[in-house]
Amino acid sequence: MTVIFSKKCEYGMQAVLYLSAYMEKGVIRAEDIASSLKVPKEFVSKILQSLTASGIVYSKKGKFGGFSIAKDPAQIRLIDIVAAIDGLEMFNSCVIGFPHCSPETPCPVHDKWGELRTLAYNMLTEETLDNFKDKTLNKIKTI
Amino acid sequence: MTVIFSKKCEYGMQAVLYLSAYMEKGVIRAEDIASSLKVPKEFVSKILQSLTASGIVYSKKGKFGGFSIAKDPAQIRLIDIVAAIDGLEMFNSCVIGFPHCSPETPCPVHDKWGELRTLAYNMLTEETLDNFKDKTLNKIKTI
DNA sequence: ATTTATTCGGACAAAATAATCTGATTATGT
DNA sequence: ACATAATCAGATTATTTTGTCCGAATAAAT
Repeated sequence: MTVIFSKKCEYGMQAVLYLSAYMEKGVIRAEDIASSLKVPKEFVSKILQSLTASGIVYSKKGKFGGFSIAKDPAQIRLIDIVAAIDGLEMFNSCVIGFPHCSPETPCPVHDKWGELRTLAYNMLTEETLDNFKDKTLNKIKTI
Repeated sequence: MTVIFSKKCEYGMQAVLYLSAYMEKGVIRAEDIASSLKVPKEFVSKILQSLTASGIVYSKKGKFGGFSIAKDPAQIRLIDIVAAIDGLEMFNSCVIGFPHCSPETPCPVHDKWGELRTLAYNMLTEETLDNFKDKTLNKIKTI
């Protein structure tokens, strides 16, 4: 069962939180990120490649290459990572799968779910990566 | 992208809402449910079979058989359907996939997400099928 | 230049989820 | 008894998601 984000998106978030927590280290190898987070190396590497294309992550090729955060963590919102990987469709489509669910033709749970979805969207939009450095460092120790 | 529930669970919810809205019709054929909801017949039939095993749905076999709600819609909460199909794990596991995420070893977004998850859980627990009859009937017309 | 160590890109494989098919069983009406 | 029409159960297929592999390009150090 997916909680809400795809695995790609989960790993992507983890990796980006990791990179922003270790910004001062410069570029970090995919292998190190993967082993710290205990996620599949090739997979997280692929995800970081796509985040590089999105401009969220910077990559340096060749020996002593690796990945780092591409801009100030205070400028990167959680929603940006979701948008880059899973897209924002989940904030528009019906939670129980009814077609063309809208204020005009709402599904039975449209209003109740709509409130929660808005809260989730707002949270992801308000929170930027710099808010999580300490918490990320603490969590990584326990993995 | 899954919004939050699996397709199975989405179709299951739709079908159960449908059955509770048309309670007075007695048993309804899988084929009629599927064509009204525009979902795959065999698939929704399978889902209704499993909900029958869970005691949420009643089934009558043979000619003039079909499915109906097994008990008073006021006694069936949305969370019961989620629990029967997808399970409740999503309300316990980390939203960004970190292992053993708990109050002692929280992931970076543990608190923020936890609040939202509790709101969602409470909503699904408070709402029972009888609350949705009119809304379901209206929505079905538009499909 | 050559060696080494990395990202990158594409193809491939495995697993999970979604959907279909087929046949057996059950119940109803004639 | 028989024909009909439905659920039910299991096997199978299709699609999507997740994960792996390999070779090319890149960059640093010797």
